[in-house]
Amino acid sequence: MTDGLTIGQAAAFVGVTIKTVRHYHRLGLVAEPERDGSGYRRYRSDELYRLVQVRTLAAAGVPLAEVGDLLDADPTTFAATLDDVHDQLTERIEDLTARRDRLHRLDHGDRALLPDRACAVLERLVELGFGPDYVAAQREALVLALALVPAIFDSFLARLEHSLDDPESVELTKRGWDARTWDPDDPRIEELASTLADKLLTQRALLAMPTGFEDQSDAASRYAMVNHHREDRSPSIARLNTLVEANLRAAGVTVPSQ
Amino acid sequence: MTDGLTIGQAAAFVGVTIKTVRHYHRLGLVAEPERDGSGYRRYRSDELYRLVQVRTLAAAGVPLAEVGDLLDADPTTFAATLDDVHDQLTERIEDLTARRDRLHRLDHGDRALLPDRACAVLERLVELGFGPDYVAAQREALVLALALVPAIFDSFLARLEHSLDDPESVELTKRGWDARTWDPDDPRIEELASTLADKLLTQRALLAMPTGFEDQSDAASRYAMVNHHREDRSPSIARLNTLVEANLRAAGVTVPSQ
DNA sequence: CTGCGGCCTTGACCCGAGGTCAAGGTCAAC
DNA sequence: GTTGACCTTGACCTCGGGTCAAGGCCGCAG
Repeated sequence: MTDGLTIGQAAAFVGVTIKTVRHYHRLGLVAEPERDGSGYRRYRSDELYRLVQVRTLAAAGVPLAEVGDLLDADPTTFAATLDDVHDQLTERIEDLTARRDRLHRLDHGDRALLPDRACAVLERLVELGFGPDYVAAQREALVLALALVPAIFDSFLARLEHSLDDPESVELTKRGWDARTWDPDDPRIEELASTLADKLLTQRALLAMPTGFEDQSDAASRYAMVNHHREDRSPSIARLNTLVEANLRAAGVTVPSQ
Repeated sequence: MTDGLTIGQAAAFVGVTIKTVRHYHRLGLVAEPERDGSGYRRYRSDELYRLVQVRTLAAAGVPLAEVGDLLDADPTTFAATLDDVHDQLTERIEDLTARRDRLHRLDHGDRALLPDRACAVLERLVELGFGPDYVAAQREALVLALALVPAIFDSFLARLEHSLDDPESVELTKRGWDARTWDPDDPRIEELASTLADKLLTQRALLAMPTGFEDQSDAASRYAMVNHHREDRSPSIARLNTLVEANLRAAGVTVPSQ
């Protein structure tokens, strides 16, 4: 015949922490019990019962904000609310599962941020004798393209694959990469730009924008951002790109700028 | 040849909000870009690239606190960390799924906080003519028992089921419930207590504590808390219980007290 | 009678990943 | 010159509690 349990005992009995019990009091989910002469809370079975109800619902994933209404609701509302919570939990589970799957796909070394097909292209670059710096630059460009212009990522990749099948293109690309160390005023840059533009014009079909992409309002800026990535690290490359674009425009090709 | 994107453009390009970009800056995940004359941040492709990296990992469920180290780590560490994150995500998914399943079991009207077998017993009470108040009191007692003394919940339930099979027990129980409206000094209470105790003693086997339960240090208090639930609402019932317990003790049965 | 350890009280701040609000500066267009 | 869209910083909010701090209450030991 005691006058009730202390908060520590009550918490232990229903399997929560003291802090949690006080939290429920503050949220109004469990009424404050009587206090004894020292100001200690003293719990009777009524409060214990309520505590068990709250803990059971909370453990089942019902947000505390809804537990109070739920326990005071009629059975129909009760069931409907539980259905809601059930659906929300399902949604969160599916979201987390999707994240985990994405993570799983990222989980194998180099294919960190890119799909398999893009990784294969990067490996071909290594086999073809491109240096690690060039491969790294291409990787960055591909990551950027995938994120900024996913709609044309595949055609971007196709153009790259196609040019790697052509030894002449490979040679020109290597020479273009070498240009990064040249002086920006080196006359070889203009010559190289002209050759590169001619080469590109032989594959005119590949230069066309995929349908459905042009009408995206900022498509051009996004595309330009990918094309000019890392350009600021080498003024010679920047000049080379500018000249190639000018040549292409002169030949009637639409090249996004700005 | 612009001097970079504003924060709103950069955020839109990589598919996050402005707030998120600034959040990444504050966490040191993406370096602050140069500012223009007005103090606006101006993003170049370098920062965009980094932003894409961070967003990709974050979207895959990597905690932001680990993203920074991850992007600066060697491939081995990279893979190991991703594995860790993968496992943590799996754990959270399993936890949420367990909650959802618990919720699903709670989701059917009356079987809110109790297993099916207990709900069946409550329905039998209704069929046997017990009033809603009595049924509600029994439900509370069962919920409390399930939470406080799960180890003996089954035997608790078995005792209840067994007594419902015996019409004489049912009659006595109804009479005990009627006692709640009597005066606490009514002499019929003593008489009823004696009859009830006799009845209980004919089922002595059911009174024994299940093995493995006695040695739990606070088992007795927990058990008493269930037994005396709601007693404070009727002094007559309290007196009846006390007398029954005294009778049982006199007959050599160990009854938890305090 | 005093100290010690263990329980209780309140209050304030912390986590993650940003969202929201407020007050003010900047820019381009009308 | 004014409007509306954008930018800046800063402070406070989420959810379910955990952790820390300063102090009161209790029983037991010397």
